[in-house]
Amino acid sequence: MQLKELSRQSGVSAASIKYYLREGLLPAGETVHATRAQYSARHVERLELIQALRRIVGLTIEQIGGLLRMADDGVPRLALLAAVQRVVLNLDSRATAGGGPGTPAADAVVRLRSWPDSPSDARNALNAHLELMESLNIPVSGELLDTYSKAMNDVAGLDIAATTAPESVDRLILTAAVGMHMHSQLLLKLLALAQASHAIRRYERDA
Amino acid sequence: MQLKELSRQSGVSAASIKYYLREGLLPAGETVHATRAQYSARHVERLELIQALRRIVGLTIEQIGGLLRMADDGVPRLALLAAVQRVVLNLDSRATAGGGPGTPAADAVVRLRSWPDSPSDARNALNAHLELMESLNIPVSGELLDTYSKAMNDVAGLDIAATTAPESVDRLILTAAVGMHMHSQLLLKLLALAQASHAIRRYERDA
DNA sequence: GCCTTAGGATAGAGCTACTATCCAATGCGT
DNA sequence: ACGCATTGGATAGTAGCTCTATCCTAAGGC
Repeated sequence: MQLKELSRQSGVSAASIKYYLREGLLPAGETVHATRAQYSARHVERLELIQALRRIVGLTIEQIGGLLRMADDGVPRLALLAAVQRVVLNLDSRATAGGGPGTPAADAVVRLRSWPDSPSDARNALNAHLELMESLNIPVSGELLDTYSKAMNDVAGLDIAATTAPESVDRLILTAAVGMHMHSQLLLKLLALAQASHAIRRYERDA
Repeated sequence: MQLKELSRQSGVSAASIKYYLREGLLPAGETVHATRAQYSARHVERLELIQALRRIVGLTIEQIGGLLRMADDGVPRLALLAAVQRVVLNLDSRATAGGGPGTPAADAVVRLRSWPDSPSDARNALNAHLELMESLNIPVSGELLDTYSKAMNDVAGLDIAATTAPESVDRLILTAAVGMHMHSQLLLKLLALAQASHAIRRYERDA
C-alpha cells in the first residue's frame, strides 16, 4: 500500500505520517522507485502504537521516538520495560542524577520489603523525590513509607502477575505503557476518593 | 512597595507580574495615583504560591487562576480542597461528565470501604476511568480493586491525619496542593520500584 | 500524455507562558 | 521646575511542541 492508503487505514493524516517519518517514529516504506514507496501492515500497527502512546498515555514525540528506537535496536525486554516505566511514571526528573549516596529512608524501604537492591531508574527517582520532599520540609515518616510501600508491593504483585508476554515488541510496549498508565491513574483516582472520604468524615467530626 | 521592589522580593520578573495581573492571578495593588501602585506582603506571598503551583506542582495558569478566584471568593475550605484535588490529581478528564449511572465496580468499592456515598469529582473520575479501561479491554478484577482501594484507604488515612488546617486560605492551597502532588508522586515512585522488583524476580525465575 | 502520487523542503497555525517594547501620564528627587 | 524613573495598558514577539499546509520536481499508471 502507499501513503494515502496507509493514511486511510490508520486514520492518521498523510501530513502527520510524513512528520512521523521525519522524526524517525515510523520506519521508511520500501522505496520501489524514487517517487513510490510501499507500506505494510507493520506500518499500520506502528501508527496505532504511536497514536495510543500520544493520545492515551500522553507521551511526547521525543519520548515515543526513544522507545521505538530502543525497540528497533533490539534492546532486551526488561530494559525496554524499564524505559517504558521511566516515561510513563515520570521517573526522569532532572534531579534524578543516578549514583548518589541514596537516602537512608529509601534504603530502609528496600530492606523492609526485601526488594532486589540494585540501582535503577526507579530507585534513583525515589531517592531524588525523597530529597526533594525533605528540601520542601514535607515530613516523610517511617510509618508513612512503610504503609505506602506495603500498599505498592501488594499492588505491583497483582500488576506483574497479570502481565503476559505479548508476541511482538511493539505490542509489549503498547500493553505495558497503556497498562501502566491506566493502573497508575486508577490508583490516583482511588486515592482521591479515599482522601475525599476521609476528609469528609474529619470535617463532619470537627463541625 | 511598588512593582520593581515586589519583583525583587519575589524573584519574579516585572513582566511576569504584569502578566499575572492581567490574568487575574494577582490582585491589583492599591492604586495611589494613576501611575503608582502599592503592593503588600500579601502580594509577595501570593506570588510565592503561584510559583510553587507552577514550578513544583506543574499547574497551568488557568488552573491556578481558578483556584485563586475560588479562594478570593471565600469558597468553603472543603470545596476548595476538592478543587485542589481535581487539578492536582487530574480528575477532570473531559469524560468526567458527572451524574452518570455509575459503574457497578465503583459502587462495590465504595460499599466495601464504607466510604461516604456522595457524588463527587473523585467519584465521577473513578467511574469515567473504569469505563475507559473497560473500553480499552483492560480487565479490572474485583480482587485488584479490592487491593488497590484498601491500599489507598490506608494511605489516605495517614495523609489526612497529617493535615493540619493552616492559617490563611493561600497557605491551605499551598500545603494541600504541594502535599498532594508530592505524596502522589511518592506513591508512583514506590509503585515503579515495586513493579521493577517484582519484574526482576519474575524474569529471573523464568530465565 | 496527463493526472496522481511520492518525497523533500519550508512555512504557517494554534496552544501556552512568558518576555519585550512602546506609550502617555505622572510622581519624586534635585 | 525639570527630567528621570516608574506605572498601567496595549501590543507584539519568542520559544517549544505537534502538527498542517503549500509548493516543488520526478515519475508511474491509465
